[in-house]
Formats: sequence, structure tokens, C-alpha cells
Amino acid sequence: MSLGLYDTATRSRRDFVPVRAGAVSMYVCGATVQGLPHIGHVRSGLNYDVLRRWLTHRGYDVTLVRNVTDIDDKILTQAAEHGRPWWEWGATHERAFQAAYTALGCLPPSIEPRATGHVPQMVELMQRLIERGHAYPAGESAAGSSVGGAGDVYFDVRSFPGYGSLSGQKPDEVVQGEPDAGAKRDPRDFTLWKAAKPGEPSWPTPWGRGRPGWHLECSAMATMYLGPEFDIHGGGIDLIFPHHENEQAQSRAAGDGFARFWLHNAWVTMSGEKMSKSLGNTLAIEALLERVRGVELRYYLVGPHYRSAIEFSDAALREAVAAYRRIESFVHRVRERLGTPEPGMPCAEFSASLDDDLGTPGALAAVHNAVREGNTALDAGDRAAALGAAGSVRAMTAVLGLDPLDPRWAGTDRGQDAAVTALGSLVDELLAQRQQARARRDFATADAVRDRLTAAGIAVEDGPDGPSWSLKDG
RNA sequence: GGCGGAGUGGCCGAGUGGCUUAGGCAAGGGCCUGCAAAGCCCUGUACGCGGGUUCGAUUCCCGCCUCCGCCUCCA
Repeated sequence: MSLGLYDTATRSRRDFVPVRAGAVSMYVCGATVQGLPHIGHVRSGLNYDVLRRWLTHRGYDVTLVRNVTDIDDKILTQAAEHGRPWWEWGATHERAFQAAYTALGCLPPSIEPRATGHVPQMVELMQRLIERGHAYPAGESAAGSSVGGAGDVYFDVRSFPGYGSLSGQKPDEVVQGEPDAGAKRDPRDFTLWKAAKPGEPSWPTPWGRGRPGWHLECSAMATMYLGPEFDIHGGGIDLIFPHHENEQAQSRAAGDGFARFWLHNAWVTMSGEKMSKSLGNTLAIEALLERVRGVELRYYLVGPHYRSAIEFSDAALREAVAAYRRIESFVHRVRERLGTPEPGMPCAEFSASLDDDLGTPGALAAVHNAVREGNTALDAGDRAAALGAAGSVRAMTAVLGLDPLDPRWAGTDRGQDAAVTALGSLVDELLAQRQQARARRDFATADAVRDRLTAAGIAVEDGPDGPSWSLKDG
């Protein structure tokens, strides 16, 4: 069984063959740290986290680069509006993104390079492009006369015949390019480097001081850490054009092979519309985590296929919570009765699903099937089968970042917390009283105890080994 | 205007030219239980509309309708 991924560049599923045997190099466009992370940003991070975990599980040595765009028009604007230094504004939001990724169980990338730390690499790339005739500094128009936009460096779209191949856009049909100061040879040429403006941060280059254009930084950083040709480049579907088209044009025009596979994840929408700052319909991670646990939100976002849009709804989120708890309660039940199940192996259906363009829906179906089999074994008293199923469930959920026994979710696991431990001794005392009442068939008293616990937010369940309890969180 | 995506049972959400036609949530019935809860079993016959191809289409082709995205910053 081979791993196949849907490649945007060819609009087809292709068998995945890495550049270097046994290793996978991935670059993912991360955050522009201009504001707080919302659920859509995190979906992207989670998607590539799952892919990374699956590749790692399959035995690949994965290098994952996820950049941070820490210099950009929006950051400067936002910072100015709030009266904060641009670097502080960026750093603050970078931490917020960090916290959100962590809360949802994203493994840290191999490196998270910041644009501002890679100006020399960008200058080098621009030099290569200029030498090859694919870029030009403003002020040196074809006619040789001095024009506006001095200090800008542009990519010459006409010089690169492959422009448009990734997105399927025909340059002639593009409605309107970015604003033009009048220095471009062609209106479709895009900015590699922006000349310094008063009061804005800038870095020195052979063409004067300025700051990076958005597209250039990703090419420079991807190449720096992954080499001239690497396996996978990911990001949100909105980045296909112009961002990824431009990245590819820059790097290929400079002579690099660049990304072999282009992966793009779909949106999280609200009321049928894309979630975005400009529409004001964003759903901050922080607010969501007050209602559901990180692992539950992760389940919700990882469940649908990454190329399908998720139309956010509270009802769907609640369903995801219920579905996840079914998995979780099975694993917890096994642990309580039979001891901690050690992670085993994913079942064939699970692996086949993920091998087919990261089919998380099928993978989760396989997990639920294993849970059902495990529950049946548990009820039948088949300890080996129950432990085996739980081990398989742990292995599969681990690949999805959803292992209920993963220490990162420990904060929500009773028994880990001193206060909960203390609470436990009191609950156990009450449950003992209830058991005594039940033994003498005084069900009124027994139910009164249970009602009291329920009212306090504690759920009681009677199993074959006696009662157990859990906090009704969420 | 150019490029692209989507419309599936009460809901979420996969998928496929016919074969038990995912999985979850919710619902109804049953088993279990003192009662619950949890668990297990059963039930539900869906694929936007109109044509076409086919022995047979939700799945392929054509047309249409509706919705969404990108082409300006955006996961």
C-alpha cells in the first residue's frame, strides 16, 4: 500500500515518493502574527501535524518547517493603531499562536523560522533572480529612466513562462495585481522587496533599505532549511494564488526545483462564509477552549477530510465532543479494570484511509469500530481482546494526536490533579455509603447520594467492578 | 471575466457504477441494570434539478439551479 497525496499542482492524487529515501521535508505557511489565532488558522496547523505524525509513524524522518511572518503591512498597521511597537505586536501574537497550537496538541515543528531573521537569504535569492533576468530593482526601468517605487524589487512575471502553472491562472486573465507605484515593467509583476518608508523598520540591501515582501520570505526560508528541492509545501487554500504561485515562480526561476507536492487545506466557515478578520466572524481559540477541551476541539477539526470545508456549528462541535468521549471512555474503562493498555498497531483500515490522501474520516471510522469491538470484549470479560483493542485505539488516536492517555491531555484527566485527588477521597466515601444502602436495598438513600453527586457535577456509573465516577466537564 | 470547490438520510460527515452501500451524533425498539448511566444488538433506505450513456448511476457525460472560495491581506 502506497501513500498518495492530492497535489494541487497537478490536481490529482499522486503516489508519494520523497526526494531522499526515508526522509520527508515539509514546509507549511504559518501565521502572519497580526492578530489572535482563530479556529481556521489552527485547522491548518492541525492538518499538517496529522500528516507529519502519519509520515513519522510510517517510518520517515520528517523535517517540518512552519514559518512565522513577523514583518508585514498588516502587522505594522495594527501595531500603529494600537500604539505598540511592531516587534512587540508580532511577538505577542506569535505567543498566542504558540499557545493555541499547544492547546490543541500540535507537535512543535522542527523549526519555526521568522521572516525577520532571514533577510540575508532573501537578498541572496533576489540577487540570483536579478542575475538570471527574472527580477529587477525599481528605478531601473526598461527605458533606463528613473521612475517611482525606487528601492522596490520586483519579480518579472513575463520572464518566467511557468507562471500560473500551480494555480491554473492565466496571467492575462488576472483581474488586477497588487497596487503599482508606477515602477513595474508589467502590472502583474509582484513585489519581492519593499523600499523603506519613514518610521517603518528596514534592513539593508544592495538596492537600499527596505523590508521583505511576503512571497519572498517563504522561498528563502524553505530553501534555507529544506534545500533547493523538497517534498511537500502546505498551506490554506487561499494561498494558492498569488502566494504559492509566486513562491514557486521565484524559486524555480532562480533554478531551484522547490516543492514536489502542494497541499492545501480548506476553510472553517461561519454561516457559509469564510472566516476572516475583514468579515469580523472569527472564532478565537481562546473562547472555544472555555467551552470544550483542546482534545475535543482537535477531534472536531481533524474529523472531516482536510480538503472539505467545515461549516462551524455548536451542534456539530457538541457531536464531536460526544464522539470523542466515546473513544476516551473506552480507553479509560480498560485502564481502570485491566491496567494501562500499551499502544499497539493501527488496523489495516486505518492505515489504508490515511494513505489515501490523509483520509481522517475513514481513519476515525476504524477507531470507532475498534472501540466497539473493545467494548464488546470488555463486556464479555475477554481481557486480552479488550486490552488489544485499547492498544490499537491508542496507536491510532496517537497518530491523529487524540490519544486519551497522552500526557498532554493530563490536565483534564482525573487523578492527575491534587484537588481532584482530594475530591476523590470524599467521593469514594459517599459511594461507599451508597453501596451500603444498595446492599440493604435502600434505593431511596442510594439514589439520594447519587443525586447529590450529580448535582455537584460528578457522574456515577455502576460497572461490574462496582461504581466509578467522573467529572462531568465541558 | 478567468480559475477552483460544493449541494448525501433528523444532524455532522465519508464514499462508491450493482456486492451487508462508512463512522459519529440524535431518535425508536431490545439486552443488561433495583433504577439509571455506560456498553452491546436491531431499525431508519439518502445522495440539488433535467436529460443522456449503461442491463443498472448518488457515483460517468451534457445542461441547468443554488451556494462558496481565489484572482487585494488572509489558514
